[in-house]
Amino acid sequence: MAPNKFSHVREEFRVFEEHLAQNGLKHSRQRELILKYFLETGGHMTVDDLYRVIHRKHREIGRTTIYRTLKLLCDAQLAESIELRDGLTRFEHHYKHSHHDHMICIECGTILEFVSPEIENLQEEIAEAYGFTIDSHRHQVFGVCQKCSQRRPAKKGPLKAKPGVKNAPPTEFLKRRVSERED
Amino acid sequence: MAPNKFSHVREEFRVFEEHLAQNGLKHSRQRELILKYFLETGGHMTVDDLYRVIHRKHREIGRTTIYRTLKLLCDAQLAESIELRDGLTRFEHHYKHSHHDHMICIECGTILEFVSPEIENLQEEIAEAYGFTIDSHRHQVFGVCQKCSQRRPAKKGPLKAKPGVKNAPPTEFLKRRVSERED
DNA sequence: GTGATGTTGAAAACGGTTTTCATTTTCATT
DNA sequence: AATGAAAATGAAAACCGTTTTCAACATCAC
Repeated sequence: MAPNKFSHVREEFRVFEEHLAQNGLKHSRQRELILKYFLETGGHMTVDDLYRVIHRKHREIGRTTIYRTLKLLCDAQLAESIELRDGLTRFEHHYKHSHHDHMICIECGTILEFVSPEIENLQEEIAEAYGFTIDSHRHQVFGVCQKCSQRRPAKKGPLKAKPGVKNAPPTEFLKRRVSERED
Repeated sequence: MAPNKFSHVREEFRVFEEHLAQNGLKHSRQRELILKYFLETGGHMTVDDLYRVIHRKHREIGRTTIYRTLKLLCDAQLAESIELRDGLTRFEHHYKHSHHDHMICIECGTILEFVSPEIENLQEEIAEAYGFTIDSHRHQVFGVCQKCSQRRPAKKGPLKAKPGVKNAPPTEFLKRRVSERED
C-alpha cells in the first residue's frame, strides 16, 4: 500500500530509473516530480510552462532544475525538444511516440502533429539524389487552424467558406491535437 | 563616368531605393554598403559573417546598423531570414529567388537548397484535410553531405559506398550549393 | 553513520539580438 | 549654401531564454 519512490505504474519511471542507474546518476525528489508533471501535462510544454505548473505546489523547485531534468529526460529518450519560431524550446513526450512533424496555428498557438510517409519518402529520394545521408529533419507548417479561420472571416477578399472542409474529420495524417499555452 | 550614389547596375539597388522612398526612409552610406556586401557574398550569411567582412574595410560601421539594415532588406523583400539549429539568423538573397527548403550538413555546415513541388502538394493536402490554411513553412533536413561522407568512411558498420550515388549529378531538386562559414 | 560523489537553486554569465540615447546625417525647404 | 525637422548611427545597456558557477545539501554504497 505504502508506495515506494518509483512504484508508479507508468513505464516511463522505469525507463528513467534505468537511465539514472546506467549513468551513475542519482534519484531525487525533484527529478521524480518533474517527470511526473511532465507526463501529466499535454506535451509541447516550455520550461516556463512547466515551471509555473510545478511552482504552484512546490515552491522550492527552481527553474534550473527543470532545465536540467528536461535535458536528462531527452537523454533518456523520454522527451524530445522542438523549437518553433518563438525562440522557446518545447518538450514533447517521446517514449513510444513515433516521429511526426508539426502544423502551428499562428493565431492561437495550437500545435497539430502530422505524419506523411509520402513526404518522408520524397525527402529521402531528394537526399539520395545528392548523396546526402539524412540524420534528422524538421518540417513545420505555419498557418491558421480551422477554429481560428472560422472565428475570423479569413484573409483577403470575400472568401466563401470552402464547403467540405469545414468539418473535415481528423484524417490519418493527424495523430492528435495538443497544447495551447495556459497562463 | 563619375558614378553617383545608386548608379549600380543591379536592380536590387533600385528596389531598395524605392522601398526607402515609399516608407519615408533615408539613404545612407552605410545602407548602401551593407546592401552591396550582402549581394556580393554568397548568401546564408549571419550578421557576424557580414560584420567581419565589412568591418575589415569599414571600421566605422557597427553591428547594430547591420542588424537594422538586414531587417530593412527583409522588409524590402530583398532578403529573407532563416534559422537553422545553431541559434543564428542567416540571410538569404530573396530578390527574384523562388521558394526553397534546406539540407544542412552537420559536419561541414554546407547548406543545400532544394525544391519539391510534390512535397508542397502533399503538405497542402494534409493542411486542407484539417481545414488548416498554410501561411508559410520550413522544411529542414539535417545530415551528412556527399563530400563529408566520402571523407569519413560513414556511420556504423561496414557501409559499402552505394554505387550510383557517389557522383550523382545535381538534379532538378537542387538549385545550387551555397555558403560555408568563412573565417 | 560516514564519506565520496551527485544534485540543487540562486545568482551570475552567456550569446544573439534589440533598445536606448546622445550625436550625426540626410534632405526638403529656404 | 544654410536651416531645421526627421531619420540614422553606433556604443553601451537592456533583453531574454538558457547555461554555468558555486556553496550548501541530498543520495547511496560502504
